[in-house]
Amino acid sequence: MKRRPTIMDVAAHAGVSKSTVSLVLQGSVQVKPETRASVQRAMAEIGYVYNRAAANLRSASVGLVGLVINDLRNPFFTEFATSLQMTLASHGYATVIANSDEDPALQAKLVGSMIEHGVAALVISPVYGEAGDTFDQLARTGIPVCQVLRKGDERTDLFPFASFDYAAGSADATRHLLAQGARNIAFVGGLAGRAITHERKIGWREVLRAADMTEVALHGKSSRGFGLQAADMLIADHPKVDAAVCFNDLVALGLMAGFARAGRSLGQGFRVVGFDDIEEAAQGWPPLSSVSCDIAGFARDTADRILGWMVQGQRPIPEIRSPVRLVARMSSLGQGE
Amino acid sequence: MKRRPTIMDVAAHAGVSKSTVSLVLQGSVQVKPETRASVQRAMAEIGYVYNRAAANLRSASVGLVGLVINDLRNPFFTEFATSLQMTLASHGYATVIANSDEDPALQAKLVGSMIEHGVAALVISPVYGEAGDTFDQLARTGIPVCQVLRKGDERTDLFPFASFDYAAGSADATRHLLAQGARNIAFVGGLAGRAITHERKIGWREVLRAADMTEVALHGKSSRGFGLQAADMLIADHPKVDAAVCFNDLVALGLMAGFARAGRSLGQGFRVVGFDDIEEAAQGWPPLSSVSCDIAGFARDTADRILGWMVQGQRPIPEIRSPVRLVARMSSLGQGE
DNA sequence: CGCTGGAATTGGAACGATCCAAAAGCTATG
DNA sequence: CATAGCTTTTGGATCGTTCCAATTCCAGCG
Repeated sequence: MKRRPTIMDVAAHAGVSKSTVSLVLQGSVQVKPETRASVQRAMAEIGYVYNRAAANLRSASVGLVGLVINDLRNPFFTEFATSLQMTLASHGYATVIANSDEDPALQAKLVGSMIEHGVAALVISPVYGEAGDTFDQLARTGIPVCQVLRKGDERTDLFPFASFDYAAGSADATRHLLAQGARNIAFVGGLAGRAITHERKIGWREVLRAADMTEVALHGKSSRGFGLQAADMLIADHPKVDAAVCFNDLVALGLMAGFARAGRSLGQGFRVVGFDDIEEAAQGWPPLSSVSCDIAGFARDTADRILGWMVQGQRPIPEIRSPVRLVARMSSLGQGE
Repeated sequence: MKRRPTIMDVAAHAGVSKSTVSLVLQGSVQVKPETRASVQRAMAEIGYVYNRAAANLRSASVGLVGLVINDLRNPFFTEFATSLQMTLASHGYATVIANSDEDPALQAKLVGSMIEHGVAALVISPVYGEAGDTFDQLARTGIPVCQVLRKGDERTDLFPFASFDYAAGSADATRHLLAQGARNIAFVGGLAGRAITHERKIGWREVLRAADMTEVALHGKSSRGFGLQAADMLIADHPKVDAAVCFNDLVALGLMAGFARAGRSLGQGFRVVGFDDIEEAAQGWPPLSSVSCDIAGFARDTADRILGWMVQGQRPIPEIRSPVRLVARMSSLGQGE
């Protein structure tokens, strides 16, 4: 296996010095056009490829951005990761994506590995619980770090946080269900005690309290599987519940599947609103109402914030909330009338 | 912003030479334990972080593996990417993931960027159509490249190809539907003329021909949306069709949603089998029969193959097919009897 | 023809690690 | 106590770029 050609080989082939080749690579205006052409011909002839690692040895930073996600199988995060990666790519940055799988130890290892690889910045959706000294380590390196969607460290001045305005979203969803005639609205999904669960629940609770209604909340994993179980629990233990605001679409879809399984499908007056508006929400049947989060736009904004920080040194504001929008579909509207 | 400490700073702090520090970093057995300890203390004190880029300047290769996927939003690919990334991470490699979004030009750019970043190997699920000189460029660099799930270049001796035994899977699915009493089995989904569509269809066709049955095939995008449309088309134009083998689960789910929308839900004798066995297949309602592809296992195998090639220089065999397994669920079994 | 000044090119010193041969420190031995 | 034979440690060269100061080139001018 032959060694890959270097700038020196190109220089020899073109009969110039390595410095001239370097200038050509950087598109400097002060090389004579003929020289540039001959260098470029030489590069093509010997199949030269730029060695970014060597180049960046001087300037640190390797044009890499790290992305650590707690659950990459969740379509919500996938969509985010994809959009972020594509936006960064269009600015010439490659993205190192890693899945921490909700494991703090693994997260620490991944972050360490990324720092070693010299990522220029890091975007992280942290795991819950004790992150150990992961964030301290990040603080020491001084590279730009943005927290998204979850807050793993309270020092948002160091690690600016961006997420959605979940409370407003769940309030909207609850008001919408009320307006549709629901009288007993449960909250389903989300692990108890977690920040996001709290946020997505608080809007629902406020509206219910204002309307002086009883609160039924079922907490659990944010998965389709829990939604299925929750349906049975509601049917058995809370027969008066006639609507649900779900922690996310997966739970909502599971809940609907559960009602279908129990033979209580459409047209029986049960209304569901999900959260996240994943693609499937619109395309399943019945279409699921959902609080839409424009993840792609959020990802683009995140990319811009991190780029601004990396390139121009503008530190983003510590905490930002993107607006959400309720999309009403059949699962919450007057059904099969 | 202060400079990040180097091996020299550690050496000065610990009162040894840079070479000793380097030995400690590599866990050499031939440094005295006390020396090792004092070096490690020094590293901790001044907050040293290893600079992999510099280290690998000599040995090329940066402990990065590139992964280029044509559609990262598709859960099938997400699952693959996630498992691959995690397996590689456990071997100390970071994964650069990029989404080509079915765009050959973008794919070429991404591959170029990865080569520049010095990836040690590349795993690619290529876009369809003209890849331009992307593969030639890869061949020149000589880095290990595996094609997975799709074949973008015929030179499998250079770019070994791994996928699933789709033909066997669709034959199994079709036989299963026959055994369940179906008499008119359509094939739904998959863009016409594509290799994968062909593979997933060929088993179905063979079984039908052996049973001397008419072939109805509807081709289109492999999405939920097309499944919805296909349901209407079947109901309108092919009322005798009583079962379908679908190109993938998304189409199958769309198809089921479409039948539900048209009021022909369960218990009306229509049977569906999907392909891929994504998580949702088991957890939706009704549970979807599907040809299961053990993506996680496939991803681990791929990781092992690429690691073997990178580390020990063992080039994998040119073409390999992983077995698939039919998982029969309610969507194809005797329903609501 | 010698000089000047801007444009184009070049050589050498970084960058932060690894690797290697050589040096220095240690016994243990004659 | 010199020396052989270990174990540890060390200095320099090296990887492929960029950056900077210095040099060369060349046209124009007195």
